Amino acid sequence: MPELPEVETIVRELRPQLVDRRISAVRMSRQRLRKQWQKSWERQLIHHRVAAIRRRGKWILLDLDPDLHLVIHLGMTGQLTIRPAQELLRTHTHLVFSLDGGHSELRFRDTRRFGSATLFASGAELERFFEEVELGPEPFHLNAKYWQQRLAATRRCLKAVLLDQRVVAGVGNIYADESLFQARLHPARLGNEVSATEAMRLRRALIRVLNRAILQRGSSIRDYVGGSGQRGQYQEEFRVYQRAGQPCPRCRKPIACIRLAGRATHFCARCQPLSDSKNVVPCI
DNA sequence: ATAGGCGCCTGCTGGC
DNA sequence: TGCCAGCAGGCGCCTA
Repeated sequence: MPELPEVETIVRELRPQLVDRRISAVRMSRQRLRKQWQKSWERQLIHHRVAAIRRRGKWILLDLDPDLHLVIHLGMTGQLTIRPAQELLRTHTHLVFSLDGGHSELRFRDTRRFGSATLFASGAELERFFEEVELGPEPFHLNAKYWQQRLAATRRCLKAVLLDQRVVAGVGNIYADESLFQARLHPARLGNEVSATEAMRLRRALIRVLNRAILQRGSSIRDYVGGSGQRGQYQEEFRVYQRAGQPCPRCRKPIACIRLAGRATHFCARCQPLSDSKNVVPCI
């Protein structure tokens, strides 16, 4: 499931292969993605040069000359890779962008089709889109005051706040759990009941975990591969995620798994204490 | 404001 | 071995 570190890895790996190249053809599958791909976008893209590829939260942005913006979200199972044109198309490949010589292709593959690809005809349209979805700041640019205020202003639990893309962009289930463990904060703690010190601890942990995961080129649980089709390594460093019942790496108490904010949530009940007892539904 | 539920979607897993 | 329910979860939408 691509979250910020996976998307960042893909963007970094695609950049040298994609920038300065022109799209010479576009093909699509019959199956629709989360947002319907418009046939007219294909004509708009052809002959245009990729000026830059960047990431915003979990979104991948391809900026094309003069002012076209292809915005891709990988959902749960999306893959974006450059492959030689002669390589057989794998099942669930939904979009294929031929690159200038026609020898290679940018391919968007998504088994479960929770992903999307959209074209914006100007930078203004692109900006409007991010305003509409109210995408929050990048974790690395989380202003201390902003972060404290967002936490203080909500009675939602920390897990739910971390997953909210409007508060902070790019965090998904894996890195929410890993950051809360690193910060020694129980995922069910309420935003407005967290001290300023604890809020800063969480911010620091989040940044540390994300940076480490980027260094390891993301986590490959099943589908995820980087822009060159290579798997990530961070799953080897999971402290709590998907480790229910296994000993806590810090205190040896078995890792717990509960359902929170509609998600499986992993933590150590000893290292991440919850002062007041709460009704939490065990899972597994 | 916030929680919870559903639907989208496929592949894998566990129980029988 | 086969079948099927249940689960995984990002996101948008709806209702309470």
